[in-house]
Amino acid sequence: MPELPEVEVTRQGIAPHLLDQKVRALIVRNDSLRWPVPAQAQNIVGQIIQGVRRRAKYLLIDTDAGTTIVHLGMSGSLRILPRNTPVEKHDHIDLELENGRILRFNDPRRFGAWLWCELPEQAHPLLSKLGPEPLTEAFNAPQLAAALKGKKKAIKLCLMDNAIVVGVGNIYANEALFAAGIHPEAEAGKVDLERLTLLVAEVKQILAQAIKQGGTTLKDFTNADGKPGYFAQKLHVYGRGGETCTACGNLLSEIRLGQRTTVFCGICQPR
DNA sequence: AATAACACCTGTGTGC
DNA sequence: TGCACACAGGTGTTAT
Repeated sequence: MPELPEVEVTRQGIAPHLLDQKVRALIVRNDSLRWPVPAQAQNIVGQIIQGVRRRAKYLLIDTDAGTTIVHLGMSGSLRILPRNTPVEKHDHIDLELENGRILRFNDPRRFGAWLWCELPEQAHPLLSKLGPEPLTEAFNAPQLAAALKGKKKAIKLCLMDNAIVVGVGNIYANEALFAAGIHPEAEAGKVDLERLTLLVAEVKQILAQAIKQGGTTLKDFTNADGKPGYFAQKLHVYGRGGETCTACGNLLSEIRLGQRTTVFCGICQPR
């Protein structure tokens, strides 16, 4: 389940292999993803890759003709491999480069996407309504407070809302709220600025740490073991419902919030 | 307008 | 051992 750190580590891993390379071919052997891979995706063929960027959990592969938008969904992965590497189950797409390498997209659960965009990306419907990047100055406590003003939803649901801040999935939402001492069901508009300041800092710290760990673990994407997976980050609450709180020893509570498992400490995260 | 629920999908783990 | 089934989760879409 790629969260933002995995997407960023993937970007860092593949970018050096793609930049300034000419695309020889795009082989779509299974176009069944979240949306069918559009025919226009072939427009990348013959182009030089000018950039490999990330916006939220979308990877953007830039050329002069347009941008390929890739989303890893729940189970997608990208690998740099030699062109003759045998195809395995759930290998959907190969982007063939002139240097004999391929960028191979594998996605068992098919929640991922491979799209083509010739518009300025701000105009693309998938990217136009996204909130600030969590690791930039644009994500800060006053901005967050303004975005949450009057919201009656649970703070955790807002933290996972891409219109408010991008890239915070279920795992890191649980962890950041624990670290900031905020009850996940707290009414978003009523969390005070002091707590939001802490929350912003924790989100940044947790994501940055995960990227750093992933970056060191997965630096070589041409390696057969280069597949991004879970980061060996210490999780304080996620997956630990019913176990003891690492801070106070209280038993951690587990509830469902927005169809997602939510774990918190009733003592450290008071209402 | 804001919020909640649903749908998509397959590998994995659990209980019978 | 085999089977049925719940669960995981991002996010666009539909319903309330």
